Amino acid sequence: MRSAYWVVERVINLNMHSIVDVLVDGYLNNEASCKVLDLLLWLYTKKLDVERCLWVFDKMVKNGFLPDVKNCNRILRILRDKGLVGKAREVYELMGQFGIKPTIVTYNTMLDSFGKEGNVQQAFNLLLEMQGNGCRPNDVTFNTLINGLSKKGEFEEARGLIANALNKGFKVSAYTYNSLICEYCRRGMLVEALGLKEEMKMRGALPTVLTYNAFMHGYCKQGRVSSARQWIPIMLKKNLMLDIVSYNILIYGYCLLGDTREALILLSELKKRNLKPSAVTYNTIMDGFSRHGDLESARQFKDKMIKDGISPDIFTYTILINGSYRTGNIWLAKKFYHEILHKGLQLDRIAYTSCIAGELKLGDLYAAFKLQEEMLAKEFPADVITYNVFVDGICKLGDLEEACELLQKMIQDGIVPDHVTYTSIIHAHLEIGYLRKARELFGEMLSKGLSPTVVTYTVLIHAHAGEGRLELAFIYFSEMMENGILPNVITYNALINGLCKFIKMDEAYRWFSQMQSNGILPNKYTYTIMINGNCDLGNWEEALRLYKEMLDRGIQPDSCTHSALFKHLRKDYMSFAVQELESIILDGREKAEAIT
DNA sequence: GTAGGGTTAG
Repeated sequence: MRSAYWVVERVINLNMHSIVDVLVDGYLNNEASCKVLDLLLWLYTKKLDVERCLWVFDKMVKNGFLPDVKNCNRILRILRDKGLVGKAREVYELMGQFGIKPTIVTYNTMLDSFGKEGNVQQAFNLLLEMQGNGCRPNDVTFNTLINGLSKKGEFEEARGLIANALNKGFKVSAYTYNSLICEYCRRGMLVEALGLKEEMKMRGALPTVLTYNAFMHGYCKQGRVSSARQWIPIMLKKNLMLDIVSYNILIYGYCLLGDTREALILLSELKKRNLKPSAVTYNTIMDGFSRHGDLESARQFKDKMIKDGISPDIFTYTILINGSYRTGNIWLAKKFYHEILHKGLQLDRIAYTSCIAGELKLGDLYAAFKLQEEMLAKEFPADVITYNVFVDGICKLGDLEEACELLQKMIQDGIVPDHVTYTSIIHAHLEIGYLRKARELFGEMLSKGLSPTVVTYTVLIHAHAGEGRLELAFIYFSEMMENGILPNVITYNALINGLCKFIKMDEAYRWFSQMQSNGILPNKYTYTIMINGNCDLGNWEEALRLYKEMLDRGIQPDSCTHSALFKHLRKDYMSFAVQELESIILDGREKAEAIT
């Protein structure tokens, strides 16, 4: 058989794929043909050549040759990994039709496919079918189902299955817990994740690098890289080494905070440890640069990536296109778009949506619709996000009527508007002063069972406070708290803005300190609002005190801050004011220098 | 297991 393997491998390498037809036509005796065909199939699965796998599989079953179930399982695994669940289902059905008896591996692979697709119901149906066929679930079956449930956020059910598995005497492992911990961390539910880690320990399941990466990811997402790093010594103590994913996660954490310098330090550190940066590493850093206004460094990083032997992928280009639109450089965005096509890369759903959002931001509705047609032609029908991009884009272009029509079309297309859709529409109504209508829409949103987020509440608070409807703004604020949604700095700014505008300075100061006792630091917007309010009242001293305070806290003022400070000054005071500011700034710098 | 698309403030 070894020599047969060698021969078939040569045949494939010589591109003599038509050997399949020869074999199927029965030139050899059936048993020999079948063996060789199986060998071919195996080699195609090793090459991850889905097309040819399916082609041989199909030829075989339709000509009375039954492929080895192990090869069928290999095909199912490839289809699962490529997300081709529909094809996997077809193969599975053909297996049944032609009498290839599924093994536990077949079932587990299919269950995993369904779970990855988010179709837990179908997974459970298959579980019943499997048991009906006398195949008993094993620990992998349990872990797979737990994985599927976790992905959907059905945590209670997932935990129930763990209990179930334990009851049945199965051993639980990191595979059982990692998926749940990952999902908890991804959703910011760190307390739950930590609790599960304790349970894991209690049951004797050892955490893996993946477990720790999940935690680091959870902390990084919340902007807490230092907390994330505290896991490193714990890992090392257990003889677990940081892998490239760990580094990518930490790099991502620093990039989120805008600290690309620290991200680059990690990049050189991982290289020193003989880890190879991946496309993810480069893309993450590029996105960090781009989001913090340094598109030029992002572009240079793309060249660096190529020099280091990694080809830019669709992520890379999406990041660069987003950055180009962000800086209003439509020409550059187009250049990257054409580069994608030129390199033979395919735009995916996200790349298209980015382009559409960019065109809308620049006001080119026509270009946006054209891209959507192109998307449709490539069999990416609009999803809820595409619609949201259009709805919000059209709102921002000032055509609320058209946006509402689009909302109707969306529903007709069978896409259910979500909290973002409603927040955009509500925001648009608020912007033009239709507060009542906005409140109605908010009610409609609630009645559809959609959960408002901090953004929804913040736009409502902002508009109501800004129009002097402070009592309503406070109602929204407390409603939000009651629903367990935490206000952020923008929410507080919206409230403080209304209070300042309607000269309730005492209350504004109360909220200003309350936000800080709740652990939310004022930013340059907060200070600008407060400075503006004081300047309007002629409290020049207080405005300057605030200005100094923000500098002391390392918060950079911008032109809005300055125009708020200057707005009531007559021209002849201007030069005095500039002097005064300069002395503050100089004073601040000296302090900073004294520290460093 | 890690990276890219949608909603908020002066």
